[in-house]
Amino acid sequence: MSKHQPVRGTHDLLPDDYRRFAHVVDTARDVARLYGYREMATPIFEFTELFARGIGETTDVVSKEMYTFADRGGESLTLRPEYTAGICRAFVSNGELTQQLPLKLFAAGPMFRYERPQKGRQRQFHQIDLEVLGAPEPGADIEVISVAADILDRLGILERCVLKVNSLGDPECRGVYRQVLVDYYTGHIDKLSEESKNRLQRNPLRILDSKDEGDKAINANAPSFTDHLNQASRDFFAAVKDGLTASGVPFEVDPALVRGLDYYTHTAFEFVTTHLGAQGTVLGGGRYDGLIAELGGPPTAGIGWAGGIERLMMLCNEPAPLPRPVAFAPLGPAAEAKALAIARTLRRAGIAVEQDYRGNMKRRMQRANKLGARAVVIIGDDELAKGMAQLKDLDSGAQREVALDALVDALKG
RNA sequence: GCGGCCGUAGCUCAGUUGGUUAGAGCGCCAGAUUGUGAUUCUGGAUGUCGCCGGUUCAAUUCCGGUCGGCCGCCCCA
Repeated sequence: MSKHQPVRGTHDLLPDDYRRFAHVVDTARDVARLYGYREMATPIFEFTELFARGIGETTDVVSKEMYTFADRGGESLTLRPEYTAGICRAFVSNGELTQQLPLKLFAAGPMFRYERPQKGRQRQFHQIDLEVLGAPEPGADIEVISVAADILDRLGILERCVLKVNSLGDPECRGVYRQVLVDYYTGHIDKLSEESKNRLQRNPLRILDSKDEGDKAINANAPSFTDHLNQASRDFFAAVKDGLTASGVPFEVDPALVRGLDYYTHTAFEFVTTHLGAQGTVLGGGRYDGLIAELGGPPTAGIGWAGGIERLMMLCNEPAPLPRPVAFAPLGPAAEAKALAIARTLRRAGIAVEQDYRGNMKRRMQRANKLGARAVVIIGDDELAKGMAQLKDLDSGAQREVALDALVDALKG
């Protein structure tokens, strides 16, 4: 048993699971297309350097969660832990893309993070991803969030989610605020939780979100980012909020919303749910105006998000059932041969046909029933001689004789 | 990375206060007259009781380790 176990934190997607998986991706792709986003893909692994520089050396993702290995040539490579860095790298690598601004992209695929698995948290997981490059305007933020809301709506889970938004300001006021926070918490360092003492070095904004009761008390009087946003950041955030309201996308401002990737600026947002335990974030993202320049590309604004497909699947309603097939029950070699030809004709007419490979009448009927077939086409020597088939409706049990060349019409209606 | 819970047939689970052949429901397989499913009836098979080791006359049951899942923290999708 144990040697047949999949690697920790990985899962097989069996056909029934995969249908729901594909439903999420298909729905997202359809909605993205409605907004003019084009799908693309980047490699699953990149040079380690890309993620280290892009996401930030001190982030948890980079410092302890990456699948990094040396290839046979000695290059340090990393299985992508998120999509944005790879897409930005592709933007820098492919000059033609810089002439298509604003560039609107959709992508989906597997991501890898070495974490302790839980429900909704795997080591290989999958994301849908949306990015707009080259649009510094708040309109892009509004649009990107609106696409997300529409996808969640189409999946039937929007009402089980809350959209939280926040502004992380621009680098200028964020640096100022960060220092103000560090000063404040340093003054209370003896009462801070161990966890938060660590955060003070790496990401002090994160302390605002602490679940520790002692930290919460200190947070009550902590200086707020809202008071430290500069005018440009304030205006930008206001425009985003107004746009969301105008679009009819409900949201809550959450001043404690901080994202764990260093590249975010201005808008940060998450769709969260209370239905998935500790893994409440279903889709999240933000603006990253400095990332592409940081990677050595032309200074280009960016905004986007990623959604966890497995998490979305868990919230989703069952996708629409597949169209029910027609099954064949040919009896004898002559009928089997004839059935092959008829089945192809039916399929060319768009009718799904299931063909079993063996068995008598009883077995064929049982298989048909198990496959969820709506009807069975029965052809034996008698029928063959007359150029007819017995057509049995499996729901009503009714059976009638139909000419072989009339089957398409009989099954289409 | 930290703390905790759990691991018995394909699935959901019961059970053994350590002791001959480990159970149920669902599902699966086979029959109920030769070319008719689903429904009903009858019968059948489920299994290294996660894996390795220890204690014991004896372990699926106790202990340790390990692998995996789950819950909370952390982090995030």
